[in-house]
Amino acid sequence: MTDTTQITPEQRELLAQVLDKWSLHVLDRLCEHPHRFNELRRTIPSLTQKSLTTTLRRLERNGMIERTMLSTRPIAVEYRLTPLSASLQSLLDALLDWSGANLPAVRRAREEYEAARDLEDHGGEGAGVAAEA
Amino acid sequence: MTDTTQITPEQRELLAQVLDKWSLHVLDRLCEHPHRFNELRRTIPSLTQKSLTTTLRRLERNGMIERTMLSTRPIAVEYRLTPLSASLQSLLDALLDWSGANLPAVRRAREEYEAARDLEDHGGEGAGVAAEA
DNA sequence: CAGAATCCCTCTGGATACTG
DNA sequence: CAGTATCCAGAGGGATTCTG
Repeated sequence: MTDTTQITPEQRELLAQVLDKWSLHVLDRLCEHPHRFNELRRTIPSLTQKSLTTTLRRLERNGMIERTMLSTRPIAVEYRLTPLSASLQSLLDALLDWSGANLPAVRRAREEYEAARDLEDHGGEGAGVAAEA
Repeated sequence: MTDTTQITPEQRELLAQVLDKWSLHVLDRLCEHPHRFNELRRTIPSLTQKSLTTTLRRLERNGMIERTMLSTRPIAVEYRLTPLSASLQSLLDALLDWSGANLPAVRRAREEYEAARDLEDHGGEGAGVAAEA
């Protein structure tokens, strides 16, 4: 049979972890330059400290970011991209571009969808104003 | 200041929905040719009927797939890509390629990570032999 | 065939408090 | 500063049953 692309569960898992809601955001920030923990927290509104920690750990585990502890007085920690994540950067940029460019189209699609659902729910049942032929 | 790319919550949401675990898989299948419901179900192991339904509805709502009901004897339903999702296809392919190509590197990174964690946990604390009893 | 509905349980994610 | 620990509500996902 030889399907062209057989996605393995491993690939699915990896992509899910790398492309997840916050991971994308974090990677996008780190593309610019290394960031510290609270720096990331501040630049990504509505990302809680807990979720940030989880996200960072997972990215680190997958070799997508590197964590460096500077043993200064109040401890400082820096997160930076790795070659692995750098190899993904252009893809991520493209994704962000795509999402930005197609948001209007998606918004329209959503309105149509809701409209269609409303018709089904209210429209069809009582023998009524069945509109266009 | 002038941040290069400011990700909006809306973009985050959209990408999260389109790039989610099963959505990716479904879109990848539909790239080849339109599929029927159970056809998708069969070709994607470990995807349950409920999750498939959810995924399909969400993709449809976002204008990424089109649902067509054929009023044949036992009802038939076909799902196909839309221009919107087609515009994303090359990106998705690239992502799958990337994940396939870099899985080995990621596996290595994970082993290193676990190894480092083991050292921290067992290695540093008790003076050497730290035998219980 | 293509789902909708139900039950049930896990796991995520927020809020809060504490620490080296 | 950079987290860990705890509690707790709520969404999500699996298994099962029912239907046009």
